Amino acid sequence: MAKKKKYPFSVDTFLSTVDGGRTVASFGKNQKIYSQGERADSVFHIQEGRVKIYVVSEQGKEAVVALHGKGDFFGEGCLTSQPLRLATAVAMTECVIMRLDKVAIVRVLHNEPKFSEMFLSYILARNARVEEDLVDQLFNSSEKRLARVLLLLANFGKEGRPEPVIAVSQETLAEMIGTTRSRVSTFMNKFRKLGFINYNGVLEVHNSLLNVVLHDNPHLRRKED
Amino acid sequence: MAKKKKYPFSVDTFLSTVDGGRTVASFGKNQKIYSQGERADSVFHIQEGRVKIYVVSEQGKEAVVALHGKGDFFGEGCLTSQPLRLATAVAMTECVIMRLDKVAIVRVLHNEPKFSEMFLSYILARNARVEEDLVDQLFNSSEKRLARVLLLLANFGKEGRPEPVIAVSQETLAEMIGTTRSRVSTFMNKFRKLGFINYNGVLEVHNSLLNVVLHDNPHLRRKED
DNA sequence: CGGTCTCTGTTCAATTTTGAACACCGGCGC
DNA sequence: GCGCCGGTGTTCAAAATTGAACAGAGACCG
Repeated sequence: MAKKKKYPFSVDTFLSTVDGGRTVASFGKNQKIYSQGERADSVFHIQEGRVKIYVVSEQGKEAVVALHGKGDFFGEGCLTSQPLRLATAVAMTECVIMRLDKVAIVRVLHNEPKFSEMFLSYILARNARVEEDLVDQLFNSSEKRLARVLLLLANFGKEGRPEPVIAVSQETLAEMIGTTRSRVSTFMNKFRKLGFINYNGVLEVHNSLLNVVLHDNPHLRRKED
Repeated sequence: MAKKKKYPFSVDTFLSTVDGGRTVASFGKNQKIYSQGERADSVFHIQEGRVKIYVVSEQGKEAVVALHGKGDFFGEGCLTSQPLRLATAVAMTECVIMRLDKVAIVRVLHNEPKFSEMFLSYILARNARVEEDLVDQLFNSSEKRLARVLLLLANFGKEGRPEPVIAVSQETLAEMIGTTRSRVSTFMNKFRKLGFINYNGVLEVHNSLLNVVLHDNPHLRRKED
């Protein structure tokens, strides 16, 4: 719902013609792309793979702010006057990622109104998504929040051909919705027993899981059956 | 920290020269500017006053997504392909607000690279702020979250001369941090007893309240003294 | 003045959530 | 085979949070 990616083709076109300040690199699974606190002087664009953005608190707790996939930008916080990374970006899978120097992308934004329009669209869509996450957090119980991220994961990259559901550990899920792993484990099992999801190794999310998110379905609140 | 408002003067300049699709109106306290579900075809810019943005859930709960002040934009969600308002905007004080038709602001964004650059900056800053809110929600207890919003309210509009701290009801505070009013009341009194805030009618927030937000100050966890 | 309204302070039982612990895989390297 | 490790299922007491209720304070109105 959030990410429209109306012009992925054109974005690639523009980016591939930028000369100077542009590099493309591969990252292995779990490899860090940048870390919280480092100097922030570049924006990244995912060509292939999945990236997790997370923040570590002073107490050592982690919170996952976002997952990104093909066609997404990240690290754009440096375009404001923010000099340091506020989060850590790590590759969840093998990734191919383009890195754009801040000065380079600022130049493109300046010289290519078409690109700058697309970029603004992209950022506005991202904004809407983060606001949704915030509202979800303010409104819903952890059970509903888990149901929601599972549905979102299932629809991840829905635009192209339906990619397989990403493998995400319960630990990460817990960090995404702000709860504990034991809690995630319990709910996952509940959802499975109720036939809303399925997993032996690969995760399948059925649309019936929507029942958990929508309305306060009373018969779901019955203790295990 | 989030809102830099580097170019408020220039933004006003640009906006005031837009011809067509631009109107300025006043709103009384508690008057709605737009409502969740209405068609979204305009962006607003605050000339004077304060505005609250909130969402109502299916269960009738409310969540405050943001408070905005002089110089802020809101309603910019319509610039993506989102056709309906996802939230309600209401004037918290007497307000003077400029309304820009979607087509008008799209035209300005298109024709005035300088403005479009500022607008992008603004949106990026807003983005950072919402992400901070989300992380805060994922990490912290309601006590810390309350401390944080109080500090943010105190620094609201810090850029110009220090405006008085906005009067915000405990109910609204509760909706901002996702908890109950009774909880807010309890914490407010605790903070007052500890000398972190002060209020007889007007709210004063001392910087010492930072002690609540930073570190898990053990001696604060002693039950009331 | 009495009535109504909004906002606040306070209490408390019921419920949700945490955090830590322990056991159980299944893969991997050696 | 064996030990190790990351991910999972499960339990439970302690702690945080909810939600509803009641009372008081002050503002406003007729």
